[in-house]
Amino acid sequence: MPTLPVKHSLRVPVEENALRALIRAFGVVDRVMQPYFAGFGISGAQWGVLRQLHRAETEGLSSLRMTELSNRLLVRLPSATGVIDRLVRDGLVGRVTLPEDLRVKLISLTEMGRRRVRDVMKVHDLQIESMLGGLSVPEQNELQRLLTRMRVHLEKQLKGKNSAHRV
Amino acid sequence: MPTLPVKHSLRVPVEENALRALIRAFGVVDRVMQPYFAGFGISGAQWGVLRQLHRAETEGLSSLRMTELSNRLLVRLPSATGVIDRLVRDGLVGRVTLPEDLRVKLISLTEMGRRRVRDVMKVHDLQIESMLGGLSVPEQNELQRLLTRMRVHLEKQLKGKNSAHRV
DNA sequence: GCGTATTACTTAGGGAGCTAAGTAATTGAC
DNA sequence: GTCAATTACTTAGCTCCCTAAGTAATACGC
Repeated sequence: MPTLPVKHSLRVPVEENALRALIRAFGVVDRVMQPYFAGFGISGAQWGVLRQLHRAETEGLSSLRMTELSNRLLVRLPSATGVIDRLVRDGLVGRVTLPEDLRVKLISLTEMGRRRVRDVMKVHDLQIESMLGGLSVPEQNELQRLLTRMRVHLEKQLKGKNSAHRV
Repeated sequence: MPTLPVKHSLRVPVEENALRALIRAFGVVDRVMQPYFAGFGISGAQWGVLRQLHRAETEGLSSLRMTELSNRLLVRLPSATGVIDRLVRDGLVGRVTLPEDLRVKLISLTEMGRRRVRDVMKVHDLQIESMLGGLSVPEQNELQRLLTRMRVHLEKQLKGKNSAHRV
């Protein structure tokens, strides 16, 4: 049990809270994921793109436009442009202009990209299981529930701010 | 709103796990913290430095060396160098060479830096409370417990890998 | 004491995120 | 039909993270 900030005489530093725990946990997750993906010759962000494109294919879409991609990845358009640039350079995705609307770029997996997705997927579930291995399944579910609740709460705060700006 | 793919009947994607919940929650935390700190003219990473230096002062240390700082911040030395460069440029911290060992740089708060810390601290607890407001206090404690347990588990994995490399 | 190792830090270079400011292409108002 | 607004995306420029390769300064072995 996490002997909580029993604040007797000396005050415990304020920073010992769930927020800092979240930030620190993410840091370690990141440090584990990075070398894992590097083993496949990609980055975490690149995997995000490959996964979304693969998912789109299972939905019957052979490509996604930049805006759709950046929405699914939860990053801004310029960030998506950068990741796609590098994936195109590495030959894992293709980028072509939509003939009916020359402003639109369609991003799709190359055969090499599809192979890369398959390689990762072969071991991906195991990797995730191993990373979550410190928690029992009920604990994992509880963690997910709490994190989701927290995220929803924060998204509300974010929305409030944004709409205020846009008035 | 980007009306997300409501998938009922169809199988839940493997990616719906605690790990993804953690990554997404962090993303939103980051998006809330960044504008918050920007309101004080600093970044999250810069706040990390200022906080550590302030904390050192309360421990009786008027300065920290780069290695100590990068350890406390949980980032590598070159990352610390970059953050400190910008803090020095902005006049919030000072960087001087230790006369007894010319390899060592000592980082300390300037008066302006100390003022900035005070400004943030005035509202910081409230900000954190508000961000955690979606969860009850017992939930916050449970979240912190689960995250810490997960982090410790992952740190063990990380250690294993590293020592293997160094053999 | 001299040369090698180690230590402390910085520089170089790359990926990823952001905002703000372009650039085309398309839509739409009149 | 023409010109302004909007849309889709890219570029520029910033922070922050990383690893690998410097550069000094100090420590150590003999």
